[in-house]
Amino acid sequence: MAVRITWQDVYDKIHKRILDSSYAPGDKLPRDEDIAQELGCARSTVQRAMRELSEEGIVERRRKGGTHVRSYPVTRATFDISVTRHEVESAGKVYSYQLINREIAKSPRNVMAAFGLTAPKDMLRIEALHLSDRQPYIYEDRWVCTDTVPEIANVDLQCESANEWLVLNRPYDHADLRFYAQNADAYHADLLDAQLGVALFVMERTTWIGTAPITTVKAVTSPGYQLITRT
Amino acid sequence: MAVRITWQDVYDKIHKRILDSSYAPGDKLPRDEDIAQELGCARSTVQRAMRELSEEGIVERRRKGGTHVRSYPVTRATFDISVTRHEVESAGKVYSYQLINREIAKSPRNVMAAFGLTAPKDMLRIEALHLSDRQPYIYEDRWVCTDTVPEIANVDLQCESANEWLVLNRPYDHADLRFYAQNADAYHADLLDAQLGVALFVMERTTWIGTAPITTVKAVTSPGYQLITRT
DNA sequence: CTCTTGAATAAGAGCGTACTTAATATTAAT
DNA sequence: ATTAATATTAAGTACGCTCTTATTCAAGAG
Repeated sequence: MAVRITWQDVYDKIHKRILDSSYAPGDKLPRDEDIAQELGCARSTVQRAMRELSEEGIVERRRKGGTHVRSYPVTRATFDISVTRHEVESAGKVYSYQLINREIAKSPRNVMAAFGLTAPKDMLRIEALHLSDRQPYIYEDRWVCTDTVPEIANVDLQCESANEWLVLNRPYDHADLRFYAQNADAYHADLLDAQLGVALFVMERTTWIGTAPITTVKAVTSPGYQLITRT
Repeated sequence: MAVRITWQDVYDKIHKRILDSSYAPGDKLPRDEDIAQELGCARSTVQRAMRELSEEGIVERRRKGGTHVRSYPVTRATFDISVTRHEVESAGKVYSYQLINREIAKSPRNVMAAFGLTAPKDMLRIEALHLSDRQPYIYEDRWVCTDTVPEIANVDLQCESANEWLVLNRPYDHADLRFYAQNADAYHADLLDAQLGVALFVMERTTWIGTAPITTVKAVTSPGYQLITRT
């Protein structure tokens, strides 16, 4: 019996037609059913392939409207941010960690903004340094909402980083991420063993569970850090 | 008749159990079939939900191994990089564009590295400035592989940016993206109307079709630029 | 000549069944 | 005891059918 057509086969065929411009940006593709008939498979198989193409931002699908090649293609990239320790270790380096500071303090304006608060609040602030092969790697300045995560008060953050504890113990609903560049001030330069004024890559992440804020962290990377994504 | 259970219902139920730690990181979930029975739907409905959870990096699935909550959860974020003009316009600003330079030149070392070439090659280099409300927004330094894209020689890049022309006319297979920070040198400072030495956020993107390189572009953003992603 | 209403359309989703595949566990053979 | 063959398991995929839903288009009402 002839080998069955898989949804990947359908994906490849349609993708190829888009790549060789048989279907150009903006063009309308045949209905799923017609493609199914042409390729000799079920409609659901075509749908599976089409969903993939759609999720990758290659085509756009609308009910009744049909399927179109995106008129302005996008590069859709996905990246994972996990525990810093893993990032270091999977690069084959030795990870270590230093707790710099831990205090209860009123949230400053930038933290309020990240959480969308209107009034300052007492929160737990944790400053820590992640090292890769004994070299400074990432300095993290974290604020944890103790209303939402009271248990963190009892955690020994000398041995377990807040990063790791939160990831394991506080699942979140949604997150806000932002990336930008910042000049090293005296404080960062000292901690990261970098020159004053050097450009540093910064990642900010704020997480919530429902509407309750969990934590916001500003991760300042050491000079030369690159965030890399392959598609 | 009772409303049918949708795959989103299943998704929500399982997701909620993960969020409230009924299933903690590392835990094994029941088989799809058992979940289907419990919730009163077909296995395929559970599978649809599970695939979503899996694609979002919340659970991991292995044949025979079953489904587990990721032992180290990740923040999986997706972002689209499209035509700079759209980015500006969808922020409600006026877009404009200036061609700074266009030349045929031997590819320098960093471009060779991006493409994985061992010997320099003649390529088309295009320098251009994207403006938002008449203010410098992104400076792009682009190298186009004329072996792969000979037609670009005949394009009038004064009116149409290479960015846009390539996106519309040269579909690509896969791309390499990297983000980092860089201090403004005299050249960038001048073009972007920025202070010398200020930290600039840089995005590099290299695209291929099959194994044939298409283009590599270094987009240097003006001070204060942030890449934002919501999950 | 708009605006509303209703039919038509194409994608989205659900179900049940059957078969495939990768990974693990068990058993047999060395 | 170690390895190789085999069975078992749970996810992955395919199919055909039915029904739902968002959109569009066209006809009819104001």
